[in-house]
Amino acid sequence: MEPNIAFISALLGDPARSRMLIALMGGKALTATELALEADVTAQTASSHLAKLVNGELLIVRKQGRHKYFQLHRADIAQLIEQLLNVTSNINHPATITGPTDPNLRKARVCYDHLAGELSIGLYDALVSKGFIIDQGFETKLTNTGRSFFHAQGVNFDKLAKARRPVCKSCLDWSERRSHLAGSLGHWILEDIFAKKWAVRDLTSRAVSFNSKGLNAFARMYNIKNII
Amino acid sequence: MEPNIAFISALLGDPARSRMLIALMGGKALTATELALEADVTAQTASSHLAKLVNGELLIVRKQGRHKYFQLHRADIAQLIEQLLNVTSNINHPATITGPTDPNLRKARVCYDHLAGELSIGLYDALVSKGFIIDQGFETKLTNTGRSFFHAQGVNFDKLAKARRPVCKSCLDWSERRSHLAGSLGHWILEDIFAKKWAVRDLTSRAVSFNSKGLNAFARMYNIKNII
DNA sequence: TCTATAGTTCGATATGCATCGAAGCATTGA
DNA sequence: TCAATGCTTCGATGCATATCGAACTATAGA
Repeated sequence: MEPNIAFISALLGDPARSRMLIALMGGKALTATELALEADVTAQTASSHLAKLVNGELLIVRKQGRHKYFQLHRADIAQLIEQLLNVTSNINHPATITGPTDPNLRKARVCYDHLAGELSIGLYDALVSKGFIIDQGFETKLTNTGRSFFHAQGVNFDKLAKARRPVCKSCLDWSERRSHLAGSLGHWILEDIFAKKWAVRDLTSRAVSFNSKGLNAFARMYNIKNII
Repeated sequence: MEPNIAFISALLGDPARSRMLIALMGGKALTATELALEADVTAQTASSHLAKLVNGELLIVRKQGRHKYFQLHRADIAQLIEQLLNVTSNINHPATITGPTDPNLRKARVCYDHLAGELSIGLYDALVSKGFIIDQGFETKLTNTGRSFFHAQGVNFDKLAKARRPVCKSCLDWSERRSHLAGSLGHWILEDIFAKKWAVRDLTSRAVSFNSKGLNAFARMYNIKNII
């Protein structure tokens, strides 16, 4: 019968953990290292705290490559923290600058074998609004119209299907903290960009540099708006 | 800067203290000895806890003779605890029934200083359907017709306006997961129910027990349907 | 392959704090 | 005045846990 509000409160009651949770109030997923910096503790300590928060179901975690992205578990957790902030009348959450500082990297870069950065978000949104893909939260699905579209662009789906990896996959973007397109289709799109010489890969960093003609052509092909 | 939410949460994070605070959710002021019994600790331990809670401004204390009466400091403290109960019931038994198991508590109980439970939900819906209040998600507003109605029932709005707390406020119900009416108007309604002897407050729990005449009169006054 | 980075586990340390016994105030009622 | 009750302070004890160094696994990128 005893609803253990004490247990939940104790989780919130540690300064390092509360700093992490407040940092996550922005809604963006943050990595363990970022949260360690935010809480001003070492990675080991942060790992221990994060394990407790996940175990206490205050956070959910998505593993992606060698990163772990943490987010508040549900909206009511955010509401609880909001209420706490309200009671303490402490309304300053210092916004953390996430991801790379290099503007070129923020704009477009390679993520393993597909496109990441602002342009990849624009691409993703455009594909969704055209009805080519469906965002289902943790999963992304290619629709029939999407399949037709990419087939017309020269994608050989039989060949893609042979590879073990999924054709269509969402990937949490490092700088934007939004889903972008991964999978073998994401790979095809990036290779297609290079093949058409719309962009070149930077030799020293992961940045992808579009030329002006290429950027326009890219935007036209996928009907991407708000290209700066 | 320093997240005071950790300080407040740590206060709530001790089992003995959280038991005391939940006991005070009934809205009644309790003495140190009563709270010690409630928390199942000795008088010395309770004294230490209560000093911390008063110092942290979660409680206020009134000395009366050789007794000390403790109460929740403000309504937002009660709301914080309600939200905590809400979150813990989401987490602990996601499959089972949420909130209190006691059917009397589910039916009607005191939430700090206003009515909670099934009947409060029925009241809220009735007020909305009559156009007396407007539910705006996070806010609840009293309409002009609502103001006229309650004025006719004897509510002194000039007096209510003097208090710092809002007249009309929504409060998320622990067992029902729906908004019910809080604020000074919610307080007036509960006091009105007691004044008209439609219900009595249980001495040991937060339950509010309506007698059959009172329940009918209550339903008639506010035009509440589906009273079981 | 190899190197750098992300994150975890383990062990040791230290600190905080809840708890209660005993003693001390404070107030009431006789 | 005295005894009874309500509450607090002090001191000792013991447990929980936050912290970090060092060593470990896993992944990315070259």
